[in-house]
Amino acid sequence: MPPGLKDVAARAGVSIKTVSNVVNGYVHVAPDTRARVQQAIDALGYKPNVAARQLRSGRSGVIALAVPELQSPYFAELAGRIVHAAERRSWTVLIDQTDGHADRERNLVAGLRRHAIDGLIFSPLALAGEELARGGDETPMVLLGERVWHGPADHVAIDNTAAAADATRHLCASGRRRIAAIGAQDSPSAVTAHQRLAGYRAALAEAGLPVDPALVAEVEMFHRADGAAAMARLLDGPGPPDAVFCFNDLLALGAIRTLLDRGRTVPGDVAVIGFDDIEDGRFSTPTLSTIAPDLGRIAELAVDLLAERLGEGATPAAAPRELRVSHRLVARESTLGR
Amino acid sequence: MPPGLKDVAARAGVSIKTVSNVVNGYVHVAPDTRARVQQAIDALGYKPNVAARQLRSGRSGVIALAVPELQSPYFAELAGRIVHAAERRSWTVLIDQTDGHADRERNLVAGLRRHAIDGLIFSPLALAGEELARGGDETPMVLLGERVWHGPADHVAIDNTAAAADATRHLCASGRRRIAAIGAQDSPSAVTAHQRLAGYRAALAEAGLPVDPALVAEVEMFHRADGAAAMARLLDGPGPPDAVFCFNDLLALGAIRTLLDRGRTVPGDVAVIGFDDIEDGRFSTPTLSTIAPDLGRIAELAVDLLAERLGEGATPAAAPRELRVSHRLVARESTLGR
DNA sequence: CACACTGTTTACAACGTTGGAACCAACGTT
DNA sequence: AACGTTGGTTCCAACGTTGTAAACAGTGTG
Repeated sequence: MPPGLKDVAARAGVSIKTVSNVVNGYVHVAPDTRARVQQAIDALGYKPNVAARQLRSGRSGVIALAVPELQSPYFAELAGRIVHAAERRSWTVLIDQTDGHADRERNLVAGLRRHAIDGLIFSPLALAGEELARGGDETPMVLLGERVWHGPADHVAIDNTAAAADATRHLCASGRRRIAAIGAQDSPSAVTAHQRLAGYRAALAEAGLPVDPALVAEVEMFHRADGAAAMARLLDGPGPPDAVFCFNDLLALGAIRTLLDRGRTVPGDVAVIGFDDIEDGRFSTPTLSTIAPDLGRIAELAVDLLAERLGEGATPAAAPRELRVSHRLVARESTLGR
Repeated sequence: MPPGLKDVAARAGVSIKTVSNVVNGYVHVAPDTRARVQQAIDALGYKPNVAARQLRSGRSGVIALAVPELQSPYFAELAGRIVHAAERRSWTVLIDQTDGHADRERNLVAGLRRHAIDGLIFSPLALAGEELARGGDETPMVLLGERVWHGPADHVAIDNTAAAADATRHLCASGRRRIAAIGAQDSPSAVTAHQRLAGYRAALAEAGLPVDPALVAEVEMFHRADGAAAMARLLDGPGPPDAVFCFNDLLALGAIRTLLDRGRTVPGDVAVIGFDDIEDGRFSTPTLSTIAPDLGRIAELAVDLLAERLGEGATPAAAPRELRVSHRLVARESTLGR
């Protein structure tokens, strides 16, 4: 049985509340009392009971991060950054994997979590628009990634469409004419895919290139295997591409694998660019050109937004904020060659 | 203000305890009472307050997973699996990143966590041996990865030394004579590195090959960049290798990158094998031969062990168990070629 | 010397839940 | 008719903490 305030109080010969005051750094405690209490604390190895504290104060010091899957390097890196950012505020992060299942995401948004959390950082995959509106639950939420509808939650993201256009433009600039896209998705809730596709189309139009539907490959998920399969379909199709914009790096790595398997050179025969700037792309062969969102900034901002909503003089019902984070194009071997 | 048992009780016209009984599935509740209570619960959208529940019962339903870094695909995959395994027991997972810092790991072991958790799954990096002994804290802990000293904690791991020997043997079997190792580490607490090195040496001895110290490259960390740098040093050294056993896949991917950069072919000039079987290796060029630990099993066992310690009739002070998980060699292009 | 003030400490009541004992009714057994 | 048994329900007391209000001492002011 771990010691409580009571035990410390008994040992130091003071009241429970005085010990509580010392623990919480209350100012009006006589120096010698404080010392005596501190000594007792150290001697007993007292540690505050979080459950009781939370029950009393309503705060748990825990925020949840909900992502589709930790297995994807992008989300793993994101999670790592967020854990670090949260650490600076001495918050702990609870991880929820939705696996991209709509019902799981719905539960999350409805506040059907099993655990008491002070806030939620949520990167939705299956849900979009109105479905993200919150029910009774009013724990602060920060949305990551794309969102069209302006609901009652803060939101941090890069300009997806612009970034996709940048990537496509980069391919155009190297003189490619038949530029394919891998990563389109049919579902209306696949907002990310839609936006990146829109950027791709915009850039093509801008360069005076036709948008050939045969060059747009759909995928089920954003994994390497999907990229590999999609690339195979493109190569087998009529008039194969001389460049591909993949909607994320995993798709791109899969696509490159297929290209090399089939004896094509990258970027000689086909240039490839991805999206996310995961570490793999910096060491793959060839190294992968990509769009690098400012992940660190995204993590910081997300945590900051939560902090604001949770802060002392916070206006809990303040209008939701929309924060843009910068991105940059990183050109590597898969488009430039050696 | 969210509704509590009190509100539900009032609405259903029963006592608080009866509601509690319904919520907890207590058997002796009259069917119609149960129905009435359930109705009130649904109507009010009652959700139990975890803090209060934990305060009373001592259980939080949260387990912590402490890993060096989520950014490493191996740990990310592991984390994902553990989250899933925990889900089946309706536990939530709290993630702690130690960054491999010894003091952080010490805090963790000492139970200086800020949050109430029922158990801890810990994959230590900086700490080994006696340092992992627990202080006053008696929350159950399961250790992942290597451990030499038999302390008071359960432990799940593959046979590192045997696996390393398997990998090295695979290289020997293809007729390589100058087999290098990348991933050695000086620190006495780098148990994983020591064990894999031991396996490497054993396999060489078995094959009648000399152990050339010039072929053993040390690294700071197990990241791609370290692998790339180490490979460069090996190539610049006297008598470069014709095969490399890298102590994890990231090192291997970095090493391959350097080899290809320098115009060497893989596996033509140099065969490469890694360790972990991360997804990257299945799509890299060339695809990466590796040792595949049974990750899913590791995650399951770790969670099962915790569950046992937490279970009803558990013998909390039972002797720590040592569980071995199987591994297999996965030969791909980086050793076999096309 | 009464007074207000500052600084320091304490008593008490919550927070929402659950374990245990106690209670009540209905039933079957002597 | 008195008694135990069982199912169903309620009452009470915790769990460890903190906010509020109040008590207490000491100091300087009128």
